[in-house]
Amino acid sequence: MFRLYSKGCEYAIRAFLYLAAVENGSNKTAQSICRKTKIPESFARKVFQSLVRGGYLEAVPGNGGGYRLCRKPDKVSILEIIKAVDGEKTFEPCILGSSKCNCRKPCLLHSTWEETKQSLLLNLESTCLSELVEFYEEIEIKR
Amino acid sequence: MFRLYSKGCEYAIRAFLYLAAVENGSNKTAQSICRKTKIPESFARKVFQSLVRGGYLEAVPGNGGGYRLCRKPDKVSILEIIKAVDGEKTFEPCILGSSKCNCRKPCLLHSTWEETKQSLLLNLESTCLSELVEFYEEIEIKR
DNA sequence: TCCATCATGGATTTTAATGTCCATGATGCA
DNA sequence: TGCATCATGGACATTAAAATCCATGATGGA
Repeated sequence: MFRLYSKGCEYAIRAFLYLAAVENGSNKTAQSICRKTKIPESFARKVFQSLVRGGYLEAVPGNGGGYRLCRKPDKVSILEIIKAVDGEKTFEPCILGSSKCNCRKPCLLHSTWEETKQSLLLNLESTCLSELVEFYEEIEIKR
Repeated sequence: MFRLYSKGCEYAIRAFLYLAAVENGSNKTAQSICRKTKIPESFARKVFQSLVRGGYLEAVPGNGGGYRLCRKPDKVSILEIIKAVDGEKTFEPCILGSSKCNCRKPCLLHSTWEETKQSLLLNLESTCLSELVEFYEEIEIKR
């Protein structure tokens, strides 16, 4: 089945959209983020940790702490979040599953997929958090 | 991690590309298709069966039988194969995992993803087997 | 100091996808 | 008829992703 990104990544994007929407420089606790965006807390915490390591999220320790965005929402693209969670190379493997596929020895789908992929990545790269948030007054992420 | 389609679908496409390349109206046994395209036979057989049911592959029973394409390679798109194996709705679910997401109640990524998806599907739909095969003399699907 | 928070890592469970194996039956060619 | 093939479906094993739980430690505000 088709999947643009992992579940952990889906949760990260939801959390980021939430933080971007409420953000005024302040932080939110992991618990409140997870409740508001309806994501499983114990799983999401691990995702948040890796995002902190990647420099995409800032951890505020201590009482009244939590997480906040490191950069302004207009400087964070969807593609960045995906790569931060699923890895830099998530879109790189050969689409036909060949480990030997490359530009010099392409598989049958290689050039076709390369073109499609470029436009896909371009779209994801040119969409930042602030763009998404400004269309809606209220966060609309519900199961 | 990103995945355009399932493993079963990957194998189906590899098998179709092989059949399109050797095709002159003749059929190939399941065994020879799997060996040539380096796909696991016991798993692929089940995929072939569902493709027969879907009308994408013709089963030739009896001794010297096997499978052959139902339609000419220039009439079969990559998108069709994907949908035949992974289901018609494989690209439909909300990208943010919301079951309530639709055009009237969109999630935050809805319209952005809708656009990106349309161009993705268009590319997959406009690419047929014959296009891919004619670029290569020899089938190049190796692990 | 107390407590709520984040940080870290290990263990475990659940679920879905993937892959293997086997038994039964039908078909069509030599 | 004998055999190689496909058709079907069930049982099962393996693997990866997703989810849960727990224990320990550090931080900073009240």
